[in-house]
Amino acid sequence: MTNTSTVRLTGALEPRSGWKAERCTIAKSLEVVSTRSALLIMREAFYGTTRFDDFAERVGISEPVAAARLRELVEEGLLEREDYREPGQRTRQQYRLTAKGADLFPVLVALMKWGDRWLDDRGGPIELLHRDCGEPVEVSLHCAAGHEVHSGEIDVARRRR
Amino acid sequence: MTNTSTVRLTGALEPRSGWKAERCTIAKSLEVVSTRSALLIMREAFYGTTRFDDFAERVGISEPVAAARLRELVEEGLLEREDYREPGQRTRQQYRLTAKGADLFPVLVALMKWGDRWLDDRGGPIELLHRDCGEPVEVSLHCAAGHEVHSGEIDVARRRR
DNA sequence: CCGCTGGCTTAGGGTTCTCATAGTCAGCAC
DNA sequence: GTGCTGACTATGAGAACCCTAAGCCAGCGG
Repeated sequence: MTNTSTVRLTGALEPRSGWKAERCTIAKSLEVVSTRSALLIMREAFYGTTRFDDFAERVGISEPVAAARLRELVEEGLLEREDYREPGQRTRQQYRLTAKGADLFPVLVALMKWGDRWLDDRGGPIELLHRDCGEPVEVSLHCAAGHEVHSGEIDVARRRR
Repeated sequence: MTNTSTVRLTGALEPRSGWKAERCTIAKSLEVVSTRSALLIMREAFYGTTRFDDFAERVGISEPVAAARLRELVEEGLLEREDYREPGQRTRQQYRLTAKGADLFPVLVALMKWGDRWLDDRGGPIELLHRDCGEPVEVSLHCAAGHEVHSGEIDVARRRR
């Protein structure tokens, strides 16, 4: 019996032994955000944190690590560093999400939902609610025709074009 | 002007400086799968890989690393190790996805989609298609009422109960 | 111009992750 | 009983990641 959780390889991708995942974009993404500190800094950015010290304290990492990770995330274009000045205050810096960084949100939600389900006995400490209707937010896979999809119902194909 | 990509903290979670993300399930998830090799092994498991040597070669990691990571993933319950015997063959082992491991699929798809969009000039090497209808598979956030949701439209609340 | 605060950087050291190379062990094949 | 294959384990070493503690610098406040 085959495992019903695996995807089905099609066309030139079958069998798996016949190709290498050279341009794999999962691997490329992990080059950018495979560290715990990077993803937790992104979490804080979504919570609205913008200042250096706050990132270090709220993520629970040391300042040298915060500095290194923030620098990398700015270099990679997930955050941007801006100067700003409130009236009567000196110039400060803040780190803000770029479109590229904001687009990582589904990854964090997927991680959170998985942790809520499998790693916390009470289903996780916080919940996400749609502001307009107050209903809980879920992460899901669906096809362009609108059907909900699970891993066992997926064909993998080399991209045409 | 505030950043429209951040979520809105509500109730006891506002302001952010007033609480610590102690039971954060993103952090807990990362304790399990924050290494590149762990997530790429999970990728291979979804591609149908089951054997030790294949994991090492297809992920592109050394055998000692494959051994360490597979052991951890089995300990954490994402994979299970089974003996099996084909007729006339000696007993072999295989690693298969558990329900807990299979449930991680949205995380991998979210990472892949993000990489497709931001890290590959051709939109990624492979695509996922819904077997029933042939349409591309997307990862999305939606509320229980069915609305599509973005990070700027989300309220975060402490879980009741 | 002294001190304080925010935003870092430097120095030194520990643990984890990774590699390459080599070795072990069980069980068929012959 | 020798060889081969699959599934590891052992060893040693480099890189990545993280820590604590301390220092630096700019620019207000007084």
